Amino acid sequence: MRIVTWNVNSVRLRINAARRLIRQFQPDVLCLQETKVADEHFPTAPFVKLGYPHIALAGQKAYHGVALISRLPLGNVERPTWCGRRDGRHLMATLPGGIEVHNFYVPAGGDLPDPARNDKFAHKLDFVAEVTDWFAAHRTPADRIVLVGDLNIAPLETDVWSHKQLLRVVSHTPVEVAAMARWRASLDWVDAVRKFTPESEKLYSWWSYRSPNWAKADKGRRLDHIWVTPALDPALLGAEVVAKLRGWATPSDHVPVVVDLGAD
DNA sequence: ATGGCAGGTTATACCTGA
Repeated sequence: MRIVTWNVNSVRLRINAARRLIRQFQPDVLCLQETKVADEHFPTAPFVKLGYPHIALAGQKAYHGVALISRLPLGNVERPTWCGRRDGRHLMATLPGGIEVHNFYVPAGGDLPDPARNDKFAHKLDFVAEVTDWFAAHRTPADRIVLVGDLNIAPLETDVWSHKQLLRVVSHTPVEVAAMARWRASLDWVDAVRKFTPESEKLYSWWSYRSPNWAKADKGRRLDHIWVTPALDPALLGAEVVAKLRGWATPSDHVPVVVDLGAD
């Protein structure tokens, strides 16, 4: 079972890259974020043609939006709302065999890392806190769950190009990292990617469009994550960030993250 | 410390991204 997560930054603009990604990586489930399209305009046909007839959407016009695109039937599809907003940030579904998949697009949080003066940052912290409490209340570490998405937080010092220079930059501030640690602790989630890439190694999944030479400058951040519950830890076969997609023509600023789960 | 780019919108300026 292979699950791929990707902040596509407009699914319509990236449809050819999505086709290429699918052909190369053959995911069973593709989880997209920032689709930026209302559900009635989502380009489902290319995915159906490639063998992915099971599609769940939580989109809206222009902003945010997540999608589950699957070879396998999706059961119990839900589109939860957080912070009272139906803004296309979360889809959940159950795969055949019982694994539950969650696809998240966490609010970016704006510029100023002060919830008292920046509503977007307050929203980000509230969103993570609500989701954390939900998992703690409604699921257990014995449940078989995969959580993926653009979580918009780089937790480790090696998840950013410069820990010191990003301490006050939204995505790597101590308050966000602490919020993410609480989320991780809610079900004792395993960071699947860091299971296979040591924490001592720099690892990024996002490079700003504003850096003209992203590969050489390499000022990235690891904002895209795949977590599994302890029940699925023994099934983890591998996980990796596919950095090469940042070098494709008209790329997203995020690259996909892949996880492989064995029979369980 | 700043600015740099990309995508979308009843656009040609402004919001969002992070």
